[in-house]
Amino acid sequence: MLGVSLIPIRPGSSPGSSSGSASGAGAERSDAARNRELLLCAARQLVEECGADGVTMGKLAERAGVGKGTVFRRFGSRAGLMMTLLSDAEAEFQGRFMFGPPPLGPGAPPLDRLIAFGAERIRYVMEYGELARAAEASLHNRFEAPAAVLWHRHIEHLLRSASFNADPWLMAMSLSATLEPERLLHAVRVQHVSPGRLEESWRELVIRVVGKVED
Amino acid sequence: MLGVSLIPIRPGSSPGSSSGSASGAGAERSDAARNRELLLCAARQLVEECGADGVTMGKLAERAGVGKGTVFRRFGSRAGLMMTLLSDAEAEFQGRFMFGPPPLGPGAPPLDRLIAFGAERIRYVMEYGELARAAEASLHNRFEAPAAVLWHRHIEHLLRSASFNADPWLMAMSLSATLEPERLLHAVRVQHVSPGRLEESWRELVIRVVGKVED
DNA sequence: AGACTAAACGGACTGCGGTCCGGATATTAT
DNA sequence: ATAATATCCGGACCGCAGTCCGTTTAGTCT
Repeated sequence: MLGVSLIPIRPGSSPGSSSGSASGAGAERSDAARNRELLLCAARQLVEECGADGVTMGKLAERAGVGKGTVFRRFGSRAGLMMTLLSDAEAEFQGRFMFGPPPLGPGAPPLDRLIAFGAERIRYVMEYGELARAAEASLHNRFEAPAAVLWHRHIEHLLRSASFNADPWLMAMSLSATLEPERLLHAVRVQHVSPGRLEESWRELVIRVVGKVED
Repeated sequence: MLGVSLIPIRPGSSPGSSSGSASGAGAERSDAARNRELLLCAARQLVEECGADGVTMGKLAERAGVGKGTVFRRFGSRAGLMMTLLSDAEAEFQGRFMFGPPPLGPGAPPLDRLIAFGAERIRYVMEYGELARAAEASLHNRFEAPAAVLWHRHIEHLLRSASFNADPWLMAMSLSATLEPERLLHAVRVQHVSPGRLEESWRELVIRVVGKVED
């Protein structure tokens, strides 16, 4: 289990050889399913050829041999397309920090889990950063995206578990800000900061935030 | 003094009744100056009428009675236009935290200056948030913008002054992230967080970051 | 004044994200 | 098989940011 889309990420992620089309509200039409496959395949090709930033909705439609309208009906927007491309990796990451083994998953002290969460997130961004950035960019409400909300809540929960009592919601917002793909990628690619240094700085940050203050 | 553009923000900010056109590299041509005035005036009108997000380069050109090319030559991009509109407030803010009275300016302990910096920045965003967001949005290198670099360096300097010895550059990046207009505006407008609560959370954050850790 | 040149002008043009709606098609009921 | 219908398809269309280049004009030199 648990690989099956923990949160509703987007329509059209997993091809789903699942035979169960039991959902009452009309199953997917066969041509729609075929086009979804074509589009996802073409999208991955294009990402490999042009990079995430080089993928345009028009090129994707042409490559997949469908109309532009079809692309937008399927993914809603460019950001939606990118999220769909990320959904497998995203679901896997979510599974790991929610149900996986410690120190990332439950069982370890909250501080250790926070440190591990940041480290994993940094590695995630190093691997899928282009897509992640494209998925957030130009999304008017990037903070409302289900995945972002889940991360925020997770951090907030860990803060509370660590007896951080001063506005955990806002502190989780600050910590989330530190882990944004845009910023991390800039640090690494433009400022030539090593991922290891990012992880170390994250560790320093959360230790100081969670640790008791001396009065 | 010190109101005169502490850092090179953009061409075409202050009308400059300054008679000193001593700069060797060719002074501004009269028609260019006239158009700059027209454009800035029209831009402020449009911002008032449509809000910052409702201002398009085409509308601005039409309103000012100039060609679209002229708008882009003057401001470079939409983000450049927004920065120009912000430049006065920005320069004033810079003057305050660099040379103004404590606790924001020099003279106060670094921690107090950090707290004051965040508080002032939050108030700034509450007032000019629309413009600030528009100035950063869609700017591929928002982190390279002169103003952003200056804030970063200022925070980094205060961290060092407060004897924060573990990677002040990256910690300044994290703290800057907390103060981004996009995030702050979302917290206030969507999540209904009060500015005062933002300031308090910022205070909590910097106190914990700068304060000594207990081992 | 008149010629010369560098700068500024303006609007047509491109490429993009996103929308719309008339037409095609898969599915279901008869 | 045929008809009915909900869904899906496609590409023309829109508004926008940003570019390009032929034309105009301000400042200067003689």
